Amino acid sequence: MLQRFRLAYLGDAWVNWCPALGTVLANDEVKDGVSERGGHPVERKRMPQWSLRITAYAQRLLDGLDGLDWSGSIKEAQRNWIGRSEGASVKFALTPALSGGEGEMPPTPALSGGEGEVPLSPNPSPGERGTVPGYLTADPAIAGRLMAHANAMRKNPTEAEDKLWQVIRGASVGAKIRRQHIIDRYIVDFVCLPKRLVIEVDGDIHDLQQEEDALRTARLNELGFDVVRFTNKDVLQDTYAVRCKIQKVLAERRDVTQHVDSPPLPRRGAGGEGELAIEVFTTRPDTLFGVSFLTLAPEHELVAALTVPERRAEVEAYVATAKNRSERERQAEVDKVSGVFTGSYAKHPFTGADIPVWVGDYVLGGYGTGAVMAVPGGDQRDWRFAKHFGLPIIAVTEGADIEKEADERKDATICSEGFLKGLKVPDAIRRAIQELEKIGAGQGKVNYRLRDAAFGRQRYWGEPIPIYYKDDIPYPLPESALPLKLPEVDKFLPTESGEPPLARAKDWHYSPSPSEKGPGDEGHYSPLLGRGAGGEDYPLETTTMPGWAGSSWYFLRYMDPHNAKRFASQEAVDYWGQVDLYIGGSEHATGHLLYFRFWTKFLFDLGLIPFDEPAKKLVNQGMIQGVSAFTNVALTTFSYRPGFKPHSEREPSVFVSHSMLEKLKRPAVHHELIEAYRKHVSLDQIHLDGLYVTEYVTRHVPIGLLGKDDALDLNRFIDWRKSWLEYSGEYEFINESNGNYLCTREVEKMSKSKFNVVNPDDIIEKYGADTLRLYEMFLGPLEQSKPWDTNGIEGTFRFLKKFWNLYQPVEDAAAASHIGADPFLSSDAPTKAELKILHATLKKVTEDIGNMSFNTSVSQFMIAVNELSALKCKKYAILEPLVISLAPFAPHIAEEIWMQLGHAESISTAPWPQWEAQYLVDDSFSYPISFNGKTRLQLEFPATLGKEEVEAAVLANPEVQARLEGKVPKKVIVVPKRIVNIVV
RNA sequence: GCCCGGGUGGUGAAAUGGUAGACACGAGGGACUUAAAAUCCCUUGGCCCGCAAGGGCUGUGCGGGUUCAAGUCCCGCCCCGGGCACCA
Repeated sequence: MLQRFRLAYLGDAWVNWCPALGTVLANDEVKDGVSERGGHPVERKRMPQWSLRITAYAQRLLDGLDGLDWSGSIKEAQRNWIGRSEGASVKFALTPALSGGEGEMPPTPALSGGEGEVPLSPNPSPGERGTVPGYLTADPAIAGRLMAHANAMRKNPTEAEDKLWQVIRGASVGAKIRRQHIIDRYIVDFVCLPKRLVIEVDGDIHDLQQEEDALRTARLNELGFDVVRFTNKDVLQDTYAVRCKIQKVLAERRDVTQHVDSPPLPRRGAGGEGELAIEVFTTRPDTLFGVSFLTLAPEHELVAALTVPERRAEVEAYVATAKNRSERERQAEVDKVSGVFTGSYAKHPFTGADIPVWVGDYVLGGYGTGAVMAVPGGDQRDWRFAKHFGLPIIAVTEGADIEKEADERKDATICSEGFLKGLKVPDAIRRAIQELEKIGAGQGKVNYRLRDAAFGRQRYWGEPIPIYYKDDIPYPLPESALPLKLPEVDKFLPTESGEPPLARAKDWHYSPSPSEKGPGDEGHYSPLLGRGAGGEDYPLETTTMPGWAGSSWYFLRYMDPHNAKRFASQEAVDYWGQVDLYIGGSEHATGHLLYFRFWTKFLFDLGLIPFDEPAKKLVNQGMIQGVSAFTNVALTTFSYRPGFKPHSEREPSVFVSHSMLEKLKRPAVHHELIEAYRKHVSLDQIHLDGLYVTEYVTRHVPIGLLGKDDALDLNRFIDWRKSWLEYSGEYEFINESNGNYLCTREVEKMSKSKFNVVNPDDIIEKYGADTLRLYEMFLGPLEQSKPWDTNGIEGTFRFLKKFWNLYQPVEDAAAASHIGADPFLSSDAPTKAELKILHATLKKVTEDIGNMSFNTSVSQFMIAVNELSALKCKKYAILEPLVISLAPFAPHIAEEIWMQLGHAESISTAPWPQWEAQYLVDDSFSYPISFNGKTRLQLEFPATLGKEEVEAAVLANPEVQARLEGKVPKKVIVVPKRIVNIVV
């Protein structure tokens, strides 16, 4: 299904490969260039990977955000991640190398019209240029005419052409395919230029012109192309099989652009232009006349082809270093400019000037086209590169000081020579795109940072991917062979040769029965029954799906979990619809929560669900963090002592207590250190005056090993060190003056790997689950992260006890009239004050639940309980609704009380009590009286008093008069039932 | 560098532009108790005056502004947390 919609494909992807673990790691499993677990080195490696084309949904994922009631930070993170930028793609035609000698700088390109070797009008026609940029394999003589024709054909493909195009477009078959491409004087249906393969889909008409076709094939062969032909029928019947054949043929062919010395395409036409072009993406096509060089990413496919022989060694060395450098190194050296000239030049699409082509690692292979047009006058990175290598810097905007820095203002006026001169940036961008499109050298383009999502994992625990391989070509299992279940394996580990764990399974094969040959046919899969009767037996995919495969749609499955026919019935998805409220951590902002939306959109497109966003509202709960503890192991100058042989001498691990850390780092005689060493190393080996700590290695310690006052329990620590870390070298502790060893503490994410997990079981054991639940709510706003700290838990525990006591007998209340089964509550009519407390609480709690402000609800309950206790209220009419409102906060105790009140049904079925405004009105209001905004006294007035009456009453008050000292107030502001402010 | 959040007592925090610190923890004092636990009462932002009742000043990261009135709104900074980042 996914493949039919071109949503899943087997392509090459850069992965974090960890040779020691034999697995591919996710980005967040790699820390500082080594695996998070075990600290093994990780390298970037290109591997065939199943990928999902989430990029096809980039725009919709972006647009969809506007209609979602999700937290701003998540939306923003997703916008950043998708990274939409608008601009243009521009093609720079390649010219044959104009290389000078080794190390020589390229000549300054002449960029202003008139000075160049070829005087050009600002908008040359293809005829005038003598070539057609971008369609470089065409015979220029008739290129113009053919191009119009090719465009028309592209817009109006035959059914077969269109079907095939949909499954081979882009680089989905392993290399870039173009359609209706002009080669020489022919328009071929499809071509893969780097692999020199032409793909033709012949309609019925071809039967009548076989002679013509033979000529055409011969000419293409002469130019270095091979031709594969399919008929309309082939394609229409089984597009997928055709695609697989193409993929296979391509896989066997050499990529001519990968080798400098492979025969170049035969060049035709005047001007000697090359057949290829460098395509760049730019958000600033308005700066086109400021281009002074192009920069390719080191991994760009044309680097090798463009390198002139004299520079080959230099370029290859540079590319090799750049590739081997880890991400981390590359980021650490952001300030360092590096690059190398290829020796080749490209043609400026408008001026025709020669633009030198460089390689630089400031250009990223994975973004855009992996190549940039460098405008040092308008882009700071280009500027630094140009400065560093002495390349020309052309001012592109008025008022720019290009000696100092690039001018990146987007409200400037263009000043570089050419038709954009004098235009404001936004206008110039539009104009530049228009002109590029006119000459076919580019077009407006939207680029996304979002990459396709790797969908294979070298793990056991994941859904197996229902794909089998026949002659190394992947085919989907027929639906009858589904579901595919995980096989049994002896160990959940990669094989010795580094294959994923599923490769350990015996009979991990697909065996169709004899009548079931070929993809798409019905067949049944029986890995455990052995081969099918046909004796054929195809290996199954061994990678498994990532966690987000399941997490993207389980909410749908939950709607109808036992449905054997579909993920969920139409009725179920129609009934349940979107998730109303999703509460989740912000750490999933750009992973799960994006895939989750993507998956939903795809299912919507298939017409399987009636909504294209999974969750209407999303709130991030804050993370409860842990307070980690670390030991600090000293690395001292001892280790660096001349002649010291590590391991041959027993250097102890010296654990240094927290407050001693700084002291021991100063070069001085540290008796503590010397003592620690003396026991293990003979003294004369230590240079007494030079023993100090050069740095500390920090290691997490289970917080359970900390005792009172955070002192580390040394015996348990040593045991733990032996059993858990399997390490039992010599050790010494340098303690505080009171003999305690103190750890360094730090707030971090709570995580098993950090040994800072607090188990709620202990809390529940001591206080009960309701207390824990209530305390977590009471801690503060839901969205806020904070370290787990049980200091305040007594407060919620006391509250629950008081709440419980409300429903228990008081000694002198035995005579009260009773109601229901509860022996302690009275049926007396509640007082005004009691009703006010109840309804104020119901109001606050009802509103707070809507706002998810649970901490303030808990406060309100505490106030209610305090006040009702003070009133000794035992009235059923008050306490019954109150316990219902507490039920969502403390369900166990509420249920218990509910039963005690004589109810048979659960409290969760009781209707939510409604608050009534009538009980909340006050008869009087105590006005704060302020002078010039400063509150001085309180005066109580009936609530019915109007503005003027309050003002008169306030001014008549003797205390107010005394404060006025006879002065007449300038102004008196009365806000009814709020405040009175007297301006003097 | 860019984009989001934040910054209020010893602590967690509350506050439609309208009495800053509700509620709770902790701390101090007291009651009950042989004692402990539990429970209850009082005090608790800082500084100052007063024997006291009480009163004054000051105070929500810093500096300005708007307003009768600013933790809250506006402008400019500083700091902390998170996200993105040689993204063309």
